[in-house]
Amino acid sequence: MFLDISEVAKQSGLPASTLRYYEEKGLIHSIGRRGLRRLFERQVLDTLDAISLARWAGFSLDEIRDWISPEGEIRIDRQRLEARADEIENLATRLMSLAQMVRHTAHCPQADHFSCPEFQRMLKVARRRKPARAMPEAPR
Amino acid sequence: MFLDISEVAKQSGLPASTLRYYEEKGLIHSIGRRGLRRLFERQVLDTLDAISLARWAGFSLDEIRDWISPEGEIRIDRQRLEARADEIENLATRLMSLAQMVRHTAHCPQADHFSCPEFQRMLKVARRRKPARAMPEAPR
DNA sequence: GCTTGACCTCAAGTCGGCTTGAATTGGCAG
DNA sequence: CTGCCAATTCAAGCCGACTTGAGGTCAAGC
Repeated sequence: MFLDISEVAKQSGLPASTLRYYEEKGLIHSIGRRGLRRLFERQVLDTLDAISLARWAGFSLDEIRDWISPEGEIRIDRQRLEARADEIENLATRLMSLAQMVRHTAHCPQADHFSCPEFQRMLKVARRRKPARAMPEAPR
Repeated sequence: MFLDISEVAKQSGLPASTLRYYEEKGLIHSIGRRGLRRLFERQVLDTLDAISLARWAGFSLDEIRDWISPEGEIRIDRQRLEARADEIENLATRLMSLAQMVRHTAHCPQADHFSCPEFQRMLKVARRRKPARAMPEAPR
């Protein structure tokens, strides 16, 4: 009926330490204990999936917590979602041109990058742009 | 002729503490001192711009350092650049679809996200995707 | 009833990229 | 010569999301 932490770990793919951490942060809730051991409702797997999704979309654990009721229901603020969709799209667009620029730099025949006008334009753009937010799995 | 640190800070837009940190890490080099004060060649401003650009593109300071000769010249590994361009493009593509999905979730008429088949698909995708790498300025 | 070993707690550590703070130095104006 | 003030050094702190390690507990199997 209920799942213990190792079962949840196995099925969710998250290490037990992360599950404990999430519980401590108030993102998930165990329904009780068998001895020392936490017991979780099966529903927690859905919650965990939703958390992974939201993390993927770049939301912080603190933000996500606000969407989860004590009963484990998720009620996401739709306005925030839409705003975030805009942000992501925006970022994606800028990344596309960044990729173009990086690719150009890789192929540019000039021996010195600084003598390439394209590179100069990039420098201007990069000025005052700060890398900032954790973003999804960039393959390295 | 030479610039002291406050001048470099002003012209580059980076705080002096960052410049000292960059020097400590071997990304930039001061050409000498006037008393205690570091003196930089004007060229360092170019180097700093290039660093900002590379940071924007998601490279770490350690990676960037390897591209900078002790003389402050930048010789970027073109293969790595190209590889990185692929990665960025890849990420951008995935972010685009993520934005779509997030937007759908925002508008989805189902009261409960979990009963939306689209949302279910998303959950599957998000599984085992980890947010990982610091990425450029997502506007918050 | 005893051992086993998975789970527990709590504190501390990790990583990257900086920032902050206390105590010190030293060129320059008066 | 004195005092000012900005720049210096060095160690420590910060952020988020976890992980790690030491030492403790207890249900279950023999």
